[in-house]
Amino acid sequence: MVGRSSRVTIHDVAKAAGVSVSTVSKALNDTGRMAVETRDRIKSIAADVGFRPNALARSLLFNRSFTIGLLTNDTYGRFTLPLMAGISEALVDQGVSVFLCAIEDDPGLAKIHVDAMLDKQVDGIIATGKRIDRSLPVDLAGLPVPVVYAYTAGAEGSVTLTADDMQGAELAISRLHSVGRRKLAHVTGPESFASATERADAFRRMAGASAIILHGEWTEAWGHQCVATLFDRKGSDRPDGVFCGNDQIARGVVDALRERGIRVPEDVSVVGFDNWEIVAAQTRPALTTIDMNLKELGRIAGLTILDLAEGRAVTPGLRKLPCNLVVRQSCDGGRREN
Amino acid sequence: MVGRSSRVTIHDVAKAAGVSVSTVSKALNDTGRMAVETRDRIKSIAADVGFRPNALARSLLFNRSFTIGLLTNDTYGRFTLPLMAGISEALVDQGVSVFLCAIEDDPGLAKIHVDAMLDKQVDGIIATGKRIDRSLPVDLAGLPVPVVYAYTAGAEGSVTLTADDMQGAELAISRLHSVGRRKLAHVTGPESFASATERADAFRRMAGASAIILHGEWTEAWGHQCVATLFDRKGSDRPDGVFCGNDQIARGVVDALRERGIRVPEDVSVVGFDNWEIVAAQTRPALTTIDMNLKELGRIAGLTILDLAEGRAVTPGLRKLPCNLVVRQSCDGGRREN
DNA sequence: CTGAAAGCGCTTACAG
DNA sequence: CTGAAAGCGCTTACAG
Repeated sequence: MVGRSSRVTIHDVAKAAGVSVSTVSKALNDTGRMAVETRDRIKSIAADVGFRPNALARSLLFNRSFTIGLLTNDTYGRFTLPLMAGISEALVDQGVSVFLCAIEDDPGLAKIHVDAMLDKQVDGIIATGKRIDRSLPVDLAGLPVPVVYAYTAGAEGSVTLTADDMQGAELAISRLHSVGRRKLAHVTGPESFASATERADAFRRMAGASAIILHGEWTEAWGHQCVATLFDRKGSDRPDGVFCGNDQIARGVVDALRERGIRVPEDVSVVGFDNWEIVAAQTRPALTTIDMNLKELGRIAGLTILDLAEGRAVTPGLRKLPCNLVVRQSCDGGRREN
Repeated sequence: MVGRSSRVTIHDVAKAAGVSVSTVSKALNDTGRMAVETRDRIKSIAADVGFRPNALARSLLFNRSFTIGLLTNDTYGRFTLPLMAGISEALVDQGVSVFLCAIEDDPGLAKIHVDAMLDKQVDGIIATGKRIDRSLPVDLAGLPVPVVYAYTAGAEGSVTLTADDMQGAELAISRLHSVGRRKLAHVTGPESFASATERADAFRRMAGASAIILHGEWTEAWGHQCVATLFDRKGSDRPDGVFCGNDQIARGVVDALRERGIRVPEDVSVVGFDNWEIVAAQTRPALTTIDMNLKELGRIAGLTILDLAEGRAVTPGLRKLPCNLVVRQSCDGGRREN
């Protein structure tokens, strides 16, 4: 159906214009000196015959492919996609395209993808994952191209970007305070996750040493279960505000509270973490939550890899980008002093 | 930190081996005739110095970049990611890498990405989206590379792959029948979606003309609302089985039933559509649902674009791939004849 | 002001 | 059995 019609090259333009290929090249690239009419004539002929320079040929010359690789083991894409959107946004005007490589947790597959990208002369690689305290199953140090780590653990001395868990947690807890909640509980994921412990540390610091922290799974079911623990008892021990380690837990908490006839946000305020729309916006009431601004994180990762690819200096180290609060109904504006 | 150490080329290998570059090329590619010792010696030297051929140079020669583009307007990635996983799986052993281009619904952005991919000499483009009855905001017909459409509307005479909505719906309804449900209702998305009407048509055909079909939004809220309509009335009019147009609606239905004390699956069986884990698996009880096998669809799309890129004939037209049933608790195996 | 030549990194006829 | 030459599509000194 679609015959790989051999594409029009600079030679075709040269022939059509009756000049040499060097002249065409200079005309189109606005380099060299030539009569402005010649230049314009060549440009218009090039446009007429639909000439587009072969990027591969240029890459070979410039040692620059205008291509980067995004390596991820986050198959589900919950973190990767917003990141990818930001990267793409930052790089598209520079003419940079992105290879997406999903490697699961397979070292062999990772190596194949990395080698394929290097063979294709990517200008850099952005590594990303689903947690900030684990690295991808492949060693990216010592590669002949720059690497930026985003939302995954980076090598020693590398450039690593991540969300500021502590600051995000502080935002959540401040919010609960600002609506008058004082008896807070924190329901979150396993202690083996740095994200869980960082958020829990912030909670302990702000809510007081006696405030309850429950570590478990990152699931709705865990949120449910914790409501039984926290609320199926009498009176004044009950929390009036729950900060959840992610939106799934928060959804479980909200659902379980509703089943008990405990009103959110009138009786108890709930704040989640992640701003994962599908969960946060569909919960009844919709979740007030923390957004890690992963798209912005992606944008910065894109700009950073570009800086490195173009030889500009970038300070290595771990850079934490701020989260922000997204207000919905589960912890809305009304103050509720008891 | 990471100095773009100028990579080792075939010349370096030639020098190290004391032979010409042509000999190195032939040795490494197992072409030409030469002493097997020479070949082995060169291979081992190449390995020692870490030589990897520059894929760009080869592409220029072969007019084949071993690169394809995946164009999508499904920013959320719900459909794109499983598809991408399948594509990647099908192509990675062939050494083909995938450019992911998220174009939202912006024709300008789409054109930029398509041009960038063509400039980089992609061997083909797979177009995908979030619904099968809308096309991407860019005309992909007449491109100098083959195009395969997957889960988005294709141009006239193109190769288009999609999930078989009708067959999927039939699976769902058969399931409800097989557990003894006879008074079925169908709660689904807007009539403007081909997926909704195809599934509804199958439902009407199998459940009878009088069976209730409710068109609305693809949301949990709509599922909730429909339960009020269907169940807040007396006795025998109530459905004993609900087939939902997607998992979000099904979740709303299940939640609303539970709130009314109607047990799922004991009193009413519910089947969803999409097998979107985050929704289907977290619903209480977890959803029995239809999986569109998007990963398999991606795999076939990948193999098809490869066929086209390598000049093998592919029959054009719309190809519908079968869905399959995923059984969880919301419509489990127990028969419940009333 | 314009063009011939050399070269990016590779491969493939073609000589020897 | 091995190498010099030409060429993929482009750009950039260097002549003229």
